[in-house]
Amino acid sequence: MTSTDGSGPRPTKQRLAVLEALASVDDFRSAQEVHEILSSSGSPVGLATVYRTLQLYADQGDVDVLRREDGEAIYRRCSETHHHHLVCRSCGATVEVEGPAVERWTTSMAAEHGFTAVSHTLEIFGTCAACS
Amino acid sequence: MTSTDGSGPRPTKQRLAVLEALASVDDFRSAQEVHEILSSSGSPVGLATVYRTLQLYADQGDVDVLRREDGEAIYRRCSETHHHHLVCRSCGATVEVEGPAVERWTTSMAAEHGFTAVSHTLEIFGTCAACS
DNA sequence: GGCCGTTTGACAACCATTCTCAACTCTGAT
DNA sequence: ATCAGAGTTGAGAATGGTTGTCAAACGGCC
Repeated sequence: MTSTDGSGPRPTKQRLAVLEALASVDDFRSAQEVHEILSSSGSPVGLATVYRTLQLYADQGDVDVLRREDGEAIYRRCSETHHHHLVCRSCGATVEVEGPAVERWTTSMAAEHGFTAVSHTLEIFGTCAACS
Repeated sequence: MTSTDGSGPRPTKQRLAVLEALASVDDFRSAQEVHEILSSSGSPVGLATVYRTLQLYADQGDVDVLRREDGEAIYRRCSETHHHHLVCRSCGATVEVEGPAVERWTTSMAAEHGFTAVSHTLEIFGTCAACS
């Protein structure tokens, strides 16, 4: 796994390009979309590499992953603290929100039922002020 | 289509079989799993039909749909009141939980940012006591 | 019984994602 | 600089869930 051996993953050209592409938009994008962005911006990166890179950074917590309603995975570069998203159904605008109370609630709820290794997903969808 | 024309979908043998299969387990099951349950219980139903049926009832709100972490859609016959799920990653055991505080939090958070027509998803995944 | 719209099921098509593997690229040591 | 070896890449194939196709089967209804 090469997890904590000091060397860590190499910041290659391709990986930086993927991060940069994600940074250049501030919405959630699918791997396919990131791949297109890269192709049309003159620094094409193989699709498999895009997937690997997104997964890599997602595992490290450097990008957030969530699922569209049709199941496609979408990625976004986010702040490091744990948070959730308020997403506009119409234009895709995203607001990061924090809810310590929610974190506490999920944790205690899980503990109460004997669950361990707990993770949770919480997303809020709606229509933003500009779109309504 | 055929939404409110009085006739509605026909309660065919296959559709009832799908609902029954879902009722016979009280976990979330994927379409593929439902298909297997039906096959091995002596009332085989085509895979495409299982998908269509689950979608049909999901649209009607008779079954809940959510996504596993790998994106696969899973279905369950649920109580009608709004609630969330605590799901075991390993065996699929499910606990329905309610959290009025969470409902209030999401609502106020959305309002604060001018979002309307709000919905939300909240699922907790973990390893249950029996599986850990 | 026969007509007609609905439903079914076997199979192909789709599409996101992962796998394979040979070629390539860093990094560190000689 | 050169070499070796581990890490990384990319093209294409393989995988697997899901949806589309379409002819055959079914269920009411006259």
